[in-house]
Amino acid sequence: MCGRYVMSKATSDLLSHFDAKEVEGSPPGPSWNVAPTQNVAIVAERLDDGTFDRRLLIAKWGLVPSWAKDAKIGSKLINARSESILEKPSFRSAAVKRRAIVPAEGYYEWQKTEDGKKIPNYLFSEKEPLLGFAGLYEFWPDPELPEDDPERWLLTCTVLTTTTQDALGHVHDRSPVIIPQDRFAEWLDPDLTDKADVQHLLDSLPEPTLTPRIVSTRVNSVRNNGPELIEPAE
DNA sequence: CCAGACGTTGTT
DNA sequence: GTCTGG
DNA sequence: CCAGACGTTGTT
DNA sequence: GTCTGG
Repeated sequence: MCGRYVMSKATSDLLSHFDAKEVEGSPPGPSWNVAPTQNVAIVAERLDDGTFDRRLLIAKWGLVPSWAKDAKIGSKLINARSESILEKPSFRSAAVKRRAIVPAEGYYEWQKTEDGKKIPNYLFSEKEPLLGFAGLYEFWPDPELPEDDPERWLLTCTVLTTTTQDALGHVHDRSPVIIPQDRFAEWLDPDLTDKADVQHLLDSLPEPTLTPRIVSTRVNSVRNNGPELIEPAE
């Protein structure tokens, strides 16, 4: 799955790599330990003056459906199964109207051993310095706040998952969906609103080639951060 | 009709 | 055991 | 995802 | 919001 990742690049690097025009909001600082409920940068096509602009948005990780009574549900919706997003009430509207790319350099996965221990692995691409996770985003109106309060709308997001390819199956059986750079436009295309087309696009994505590296258990605590977290364990 | 759910992961 | 916080 | 809390009353 | 269960 994907419950912790690395995103240490500068905003300018993200803008150029994802071909985005502008930033909306305040990007979080560099982190080698991005955790659910934190603010993260995402890339999406947003309507502005009748035309679409590709922008960097800042969203809280953990999707809150627009109809939710309580934002707490977001902490359970940090991932969405790509096989079923077109059917699930929590994700289907975002799946056809609010797809996004979540920039990441790599992610962590905890491998369970026979004796019940959890070994953190860092998974990354040796060829690509930046990955794009397939994501969805949603706006939630906080009913506690007045209609004209600019704080009223909470922007949240989730990362799609799929079955893991055999080569990495020993680490974990689910992993994030990764969009290759040459298919960013297709995934973000606002005109792609047909359920079947979205599902077919997901089904057509290639398996990424990632390298697993066992790292220190320091990554377990979200209070720890820094480039040392992705170094090979002793 | 209204009430209640709406999710993923891993583990049992 | 289960929920919340990060 | 993992870590850490998990409670009330009254007083400072 | 929208679907399922009763």
